[in-house]
Amino acid sequence: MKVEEALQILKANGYKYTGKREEMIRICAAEKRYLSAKDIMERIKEQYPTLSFDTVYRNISTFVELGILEETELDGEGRYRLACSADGHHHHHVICTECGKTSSLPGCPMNVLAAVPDDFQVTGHKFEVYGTCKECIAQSN
Amino acid sequence: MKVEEALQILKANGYKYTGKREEMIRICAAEKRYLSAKDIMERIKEQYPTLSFDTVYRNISTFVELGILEETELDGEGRYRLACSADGHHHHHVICTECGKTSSLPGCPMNVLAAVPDDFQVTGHKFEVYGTCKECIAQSN
DNA sequence: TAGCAAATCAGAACAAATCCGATTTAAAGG
DNA sequence: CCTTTAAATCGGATTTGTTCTGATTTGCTA
Repeated sequence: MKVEEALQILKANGYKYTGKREEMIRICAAEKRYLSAKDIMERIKEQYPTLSFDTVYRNISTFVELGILEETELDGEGRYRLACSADGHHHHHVICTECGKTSSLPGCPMNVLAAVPDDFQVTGHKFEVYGTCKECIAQSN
Repeated sequence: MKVEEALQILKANGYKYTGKREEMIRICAAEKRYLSAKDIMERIKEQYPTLSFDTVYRNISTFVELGILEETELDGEGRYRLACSADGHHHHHVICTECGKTSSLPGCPMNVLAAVPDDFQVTGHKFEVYGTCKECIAQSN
């Protein structure tokens, strides 16, 4: 997803344009990596030093609802990255548990799953492979 | 996994036997369901009304380390269930997001995954299907 | 450009989880 | 058995990530 596309989605859903929102999206767009709320805060403070964490958290959850950001959880804290599944076809990621860096995996296990027990009404799924990326391995030596 | 087996593992790893630990394991063994720390607390209070949450949390993480409990996360809080992958072959679950109830899925996506990008050293994976179980659907009508 | 709803601020409040020093207890050895 | 000791537990304070609240500011539209 591109920054412009994300802003488009916001507008289309009746949300106002603000520089802070754009900057948040830019920050996420800048890296193929899951960022924590804290990470985003730190980076945005260069440009908006007084920004409150309420704003960051509230915007993040708006973005997640609108499908602009994808969400996961590492070490008990929420992590976010610009949605990319929306772009082409649905897929999943390998995630570096050190730095949040991601890489795409082909396909989705739901496609090859023979059957889900029929006493469950399925609402979603999560498939994530965890590991350590080359950079983080190098760094720890 | 059976309660006795779990106690066995504790002993084998040099942990002491305590009634509280046994009761915690019994509580988890009683249901094919993910329980929160709070759930376990509530249930154990019938027998040990003074139990502190420190004890519950510390024992839970010991159990997770030893592979007695499996861990996941729902609504920002840790959920636990007696390990069953250890029993037979490795597998995954459908999880009811309302009540934590689980049902097994056949197979594991890692087996059919063509390739993981080689700049990642894989350390683990998670595959969970989320949904609402029959009972919870009925209850919400 | 006035008015309004949405967005933001600042800090209080919250909930899950962890830490701490003091006390109790399981279990191994005499 | 009794003693000893390290592990386990207690109770409460603390930390951390996140959400709420009420006042203020800011985009947008008419």
